[in-house]
Amino acid sequence: MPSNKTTQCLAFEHHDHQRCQSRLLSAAKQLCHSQNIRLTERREQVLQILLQSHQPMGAYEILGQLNQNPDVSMVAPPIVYRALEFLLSVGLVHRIECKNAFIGCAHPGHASAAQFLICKGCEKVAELDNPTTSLQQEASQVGFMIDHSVVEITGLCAECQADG
Amino acid sequence: MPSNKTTQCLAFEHHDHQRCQSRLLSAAKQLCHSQNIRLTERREQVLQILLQSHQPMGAYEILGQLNQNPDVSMVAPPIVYRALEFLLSVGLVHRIECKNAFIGCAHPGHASAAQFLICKGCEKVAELDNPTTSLQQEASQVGFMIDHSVVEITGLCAECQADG
DNA sequence: TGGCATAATGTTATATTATAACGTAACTTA
DNA sequence: TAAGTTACGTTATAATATAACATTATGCCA
Ligand SMILES: [Zn+2]
Ligand SMILES: [Zn+2]
Ligand SMILES: [Zn+2]
Ligand SMILES: [Zn+2]
Repeated sequence: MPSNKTTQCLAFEHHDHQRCQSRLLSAAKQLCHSQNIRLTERREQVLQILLQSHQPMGAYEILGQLNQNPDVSMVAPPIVYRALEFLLSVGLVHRIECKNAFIGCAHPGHASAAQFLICKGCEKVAELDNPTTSLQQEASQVGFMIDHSVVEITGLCAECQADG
Repeated sequence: MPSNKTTQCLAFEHHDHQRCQSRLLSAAKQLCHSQNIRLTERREQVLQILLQSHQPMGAYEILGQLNQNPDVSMVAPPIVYRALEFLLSVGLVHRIECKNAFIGCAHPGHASAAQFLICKGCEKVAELDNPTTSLQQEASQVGFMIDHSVVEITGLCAECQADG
């Protein structure tokens, strides 16, 4: 199934992930530079770890990867959580609430509320960036002022359905 | 703003919550009876605690309330988590992922995927039970088979906006 | 350039949320 | 009542997250 503007479900499709990864890293650098905010080495390390795959990672999993390098001294949880806090605030990373995990943003710079499809089979997560208009309508109908929205759909991607 | 079939935002409106509470408890009892599943004393205790308000509660907060009664011996976390597991499985309680908290279902028996409006001001949560058709369409367009959906909208309810 | 303010990182300890593992009691049904 | 099953109780520990404070790096201005 080819990717298109409507669906943007690249995560579940076979693709050149090296390219995917480096494109997102470049975009991140550019975004930070243009906004004059600092993508420090630590922050970039954490982002790179998250961009390795389309599977979300827990904070301690990221911590583990940081500490895999025996040359440098071990770091503690706050290091990771602070880098994540920054990346979340800039919109380079999203939190997957139903998994207490984090994933690199697939559409950096797109301000619209993200929605996620989470496959229980391959554990990959696809990020959609459609405006959630029907929800916004619903909310405004009752006078509710939206600040942030979490939309996480769990199920099976096409490939995992085929695999049984 | 009056409640209506479209919006069902009772939680943010002034209402007779005593009535609200007892109605939901009755519904729960009836639902369990009709499905021949056991709403034991513990499970009912936990449900009643959750039905006290429209604010979600953490598991340890529930635990605290259970242990407030000095007549009976203290209980430990698994007691609460197991009661919650049951209530979640039956659909009498929902989990608010973005708060790691739990809330009594406002529409017991309605099978459709719930959506929540979460006010940052009063911390109340309103449950909508509209079918999330646009999301389902989106998902099916990319061949994704939905199992469970989490829709949690954070913001300010009408009253909290008015309060400044 | 040196000194100051701020931002980022590092470190230690601890809070909060959740589950594993195993034993006991209660209910069900034959 | 015996056997099987479900629910409850208890202890210990895992997994996730943050508070508090010390240190280092960066940016800015005199
Ligand atoms: Zn990729
Ligand atoms: Zn899959
Ligand atoms: Zn009520
Ligand atoms: Zn409110």
